[in-house]
Amino acid sequence: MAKMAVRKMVERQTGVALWRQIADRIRLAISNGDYDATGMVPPEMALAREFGVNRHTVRSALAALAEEGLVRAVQGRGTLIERKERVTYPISRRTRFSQGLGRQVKEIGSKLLDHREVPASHETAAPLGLSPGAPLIELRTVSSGDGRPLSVAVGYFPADRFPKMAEEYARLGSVTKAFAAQGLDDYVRVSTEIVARHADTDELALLKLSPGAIILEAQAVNADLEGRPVEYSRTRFAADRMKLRIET
Amino acid sequence: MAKMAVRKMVERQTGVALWRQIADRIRLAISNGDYDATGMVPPEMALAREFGVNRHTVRSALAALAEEGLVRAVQGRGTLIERKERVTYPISRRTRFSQGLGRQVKEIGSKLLDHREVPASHETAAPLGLSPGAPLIELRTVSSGDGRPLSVAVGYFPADRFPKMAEEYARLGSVTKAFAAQGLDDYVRVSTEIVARHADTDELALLKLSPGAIILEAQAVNADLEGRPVEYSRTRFAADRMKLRIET
DNA sequence: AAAGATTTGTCCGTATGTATA
DNA sequence: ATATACATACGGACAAATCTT
Repeated sequence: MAKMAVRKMVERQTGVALWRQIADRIRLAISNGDYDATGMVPPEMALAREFGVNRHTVRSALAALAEEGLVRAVQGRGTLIERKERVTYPISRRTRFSQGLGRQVKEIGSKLLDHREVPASHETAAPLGLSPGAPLIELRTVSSGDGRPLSVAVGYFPADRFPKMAEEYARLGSVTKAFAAQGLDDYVRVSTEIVARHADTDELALLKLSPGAIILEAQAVNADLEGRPVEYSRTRFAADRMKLRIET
Repeated sequence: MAKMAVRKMVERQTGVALWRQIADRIRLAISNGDYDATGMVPPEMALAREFGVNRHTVRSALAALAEEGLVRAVQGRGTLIERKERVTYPISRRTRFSQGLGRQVKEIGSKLLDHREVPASHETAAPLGLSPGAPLIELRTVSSGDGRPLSVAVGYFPADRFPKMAEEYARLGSVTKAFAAQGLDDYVRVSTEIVARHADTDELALLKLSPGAIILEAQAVNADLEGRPVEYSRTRFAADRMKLRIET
């Protein structure tokens, strides 16, 4: 495979440092499996030629990726790839968080960050079919796969119908089980909206991301089988660790 | 409204210049409608306080947004918001590109960048259910709404079944119509995968984005009513102009 | 086993960009 | 517009670890 350097695939004076642009490109190449043949990143000099930059600039990029735990440099050998998987998260009419990831990661962690009762805002009332001011239970959770944080989510539930949502979630560690404990045996996804944007500082901290990282946000409404909304949630995924699959 | 800055909402020494981080935040706030009350961005000094930076840094950020055509600074008055909409792109079993956007933009432009016949790679053969090496027609297109580029797409079609794909698309300006002209009256979306990542230089140029911008990429397979794949496409949306809605 | 080639690690210095005051 | 501090990027030289011949 003759690797013809197309060259100059990074741009200067744009407010984004070259080393960060290059780190992003290498991270993408790793997750695409471009380096699977050797299990290693190409030598620093080769990358420097490919991107048309100095070797030191490539080193800065690789240092950032090493900091993320994505690669590990070994003197005299090269830079080994430590991790490359992108977890696929399925979205269907019967989307269940834990279930979809079950086969891809050995251990799923769900932690309840906090919870409180809040009045519905315009933003939260509309998708739930309630009037602004109606009592909601707000749950903030962070989920991880094999120890790596994958998503932070905030969920809103009608407080009059599911008064024990927080307690049951804390006890059972699953929205589906918490619903079941309160008499709701089944529910379906009625709508999902997806946007992508830069992470803010909260998200950087919770998901252990490096600045400039991208968030894939899914805003979802779940309803019972009669069509009454039971949950409005905003789940923020670390974009470089996840892929969403839509099953229609 | 008193949006008290709890702390610094931008971070230093991360490879992303402060002015660019701030530009990204303001762009997000605009598209969220945070400034709809006044139709203007807050004064430079207020923004400087909010982000904990010097006023000159905010000015650099606003200059970048003005360059994008998103805002316009008027001496003595403030910085006016010129544009703020995020177009919603619906994804369902019957996804049709032009149709979904029809109500949101007045004028849809679709331009065929180039086309060629290529042998299927491993990447393109698998979703189409073909063997690597099978002849495919590759179409690269860019689409815009009201003059603003929204997406670039590359589509792969089995060349033996749709030999005139490029000509018909060029003539009709729509994949659906090009299919119909070749005897395929109906097709459905069978799978969609979504990832988010940074734009590369090609995408920056084609979509008229500024470096560091985010791409929402949808990898889709369409099939005829017998389930035989007829198209594999990768559509790259400018993330700050689009929202994807999944209808299940 | 020894020598040479390859690859990462570290040090020097210089110029430019970013951010504050 | 000026001055200052630090981050970014480049260029070269050499050391240290590993692999190949």
